[in-house]
Formats: sequence, C-alpha cells, structure tokens
Amino acid sequence: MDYPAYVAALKAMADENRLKIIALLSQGTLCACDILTHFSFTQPTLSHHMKVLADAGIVTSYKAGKWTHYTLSQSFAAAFFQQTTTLLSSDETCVCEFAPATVKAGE
Amino acid sequence: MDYPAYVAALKAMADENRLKIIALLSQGTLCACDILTHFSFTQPTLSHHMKVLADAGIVTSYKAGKWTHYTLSQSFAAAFFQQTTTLLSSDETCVCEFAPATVKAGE
DNA sequence: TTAACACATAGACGAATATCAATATGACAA
DNA sequence: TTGTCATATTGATATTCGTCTATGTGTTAA
Repeated sequence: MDYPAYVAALKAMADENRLKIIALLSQGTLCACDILTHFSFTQPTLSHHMKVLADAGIVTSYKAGKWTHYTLSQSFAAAFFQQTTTLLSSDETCVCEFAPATVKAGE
Repeated sequence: MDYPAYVAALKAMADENRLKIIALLSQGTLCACDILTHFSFTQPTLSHHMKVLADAGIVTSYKAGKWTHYTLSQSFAAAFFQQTTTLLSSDETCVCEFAPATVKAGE
C-alpha cells in the first residue's frame, strides 16, 4: 500500500469545492470558465484548485487557444478505487508494513 | 450526493497517520495503547487523531476498564464506497444539484 | 497595434490543523 | 488510601490551506 500517494489524493479531494469540480468533470471535459460558472469564488481561486487537482493527478489539462480544458483522469479513478478497497478490506496483510516500531512480543 | 458528509470523511482520512490507524483497525478492534506502539508520536496526539476519526464516524469506541477499544465502522466503510462510486461514475446526474449559479443559456 | 478575454502567478491574511508538554480524570492494585 | 496505568483535555506553537486583490502572460479580434 502506497500511503503517501493515497494520502495525496485524499488531501486534494478533501475540499467541498474541489469535490464538486470532480463531480462536474465526471460528466466530461470542461474549460475553466465553464467550471467557474458553477461557483461563487473568484477566478484565481479556481486556478488554485485546478492546480491542486492536477498536481495530485486527479485531472489532466490541455490548452486550446484561449481555453484550458480539464478532464478527470480515468487512471486516477481506477487507482483510487483500488486503494480504497485495499485500505478497507480486512483480508489484507499490508497493515503492518509501515512501522515495525517497538512491538516486543509479550511485553 | 451529500457533499458535506463525504468531505468530512475525506478530511478525516487525509492524514497519513490516521490512514495507517484505519488500516490497522481494518484487521480488527484494538485499544489505544496497542495502536500507539505502531507510531512515533505521543499519546495526546493519538488521542487527538482518534477523536477526529470518531467524530467523523469512521471508528466507534467503548471503554472496558482502563482501556478504550476502537473498531472500524462497517457502515462508514459501506457509505464511503457508495459515495466514491457516486462521485466518480459518469452516468450520475447528481452533479448539478449543488449550484444553479448563473448558468444563462446561450450566453 | 491595441483592446478584450482566459488563465496563471504573487503576495497577504485569517482559519484550520498536527504536534507537543503539562495536567486532569478515572480505573485498578497493593 | 495511595500509587500506577490508560486515556483525555488544555494551551501553545508552527505549518498548511482557502481565499482574496493585484498583476502578469498569452491568445484572439478589430
């Protein structure tokens, strides 16, 4: 289990506005100006949120003329499902891989 | 789609230490002292993390003598899977429910 | 070239957060 | 009762984060 990668995705998703952006993009590609019409924050704030989502690999983007188009990454969606399943399924043995710590037997 | 509820879960999960606590608890119930042996932070910090997880409904707890036992909530796991599916599946029409905004047709 | 548009970047500010040391609470044991 | 153990709470600090205004960059149109 790659905890840092999964945490990065969770952090990027853990904002209501970014979550709604993801929901919008799950319907298909949109340009920034179209996304912005659904929210009340400013354009620089949207630009910041899109950068967070792009840095986390959640969305991809390409420029076409004046417009930047954003698309939800399908490989992200697949990886996120996989990691969620790995985390919450009890028949995984990945749990103890992250810290031997000081687990002394019988003490 | 209950965005605030899903965001609350994501925020609580978006910390590497809490994620590892969830992974530990996916194997079964543990007391706070057992969880603590897997980490290098202090006991008050663990207490804080467990409160965050409990407040988000991710874990439940009960006291037995001196020990507090924590268990991963199965209803949380089910709800989280459901919400993740709803968010990332493109054949959902829940996307536009959160903000009519100023989407003027043709302008 | 000049203006308007779409978007990004810089810098600032307040709020939230992760952590710690110190202390409190409550249960059990001697 | 007194001490020890398990856990929670308090208060402080450093960092991160979401948002804003102001400005920069690059594209298209007149």
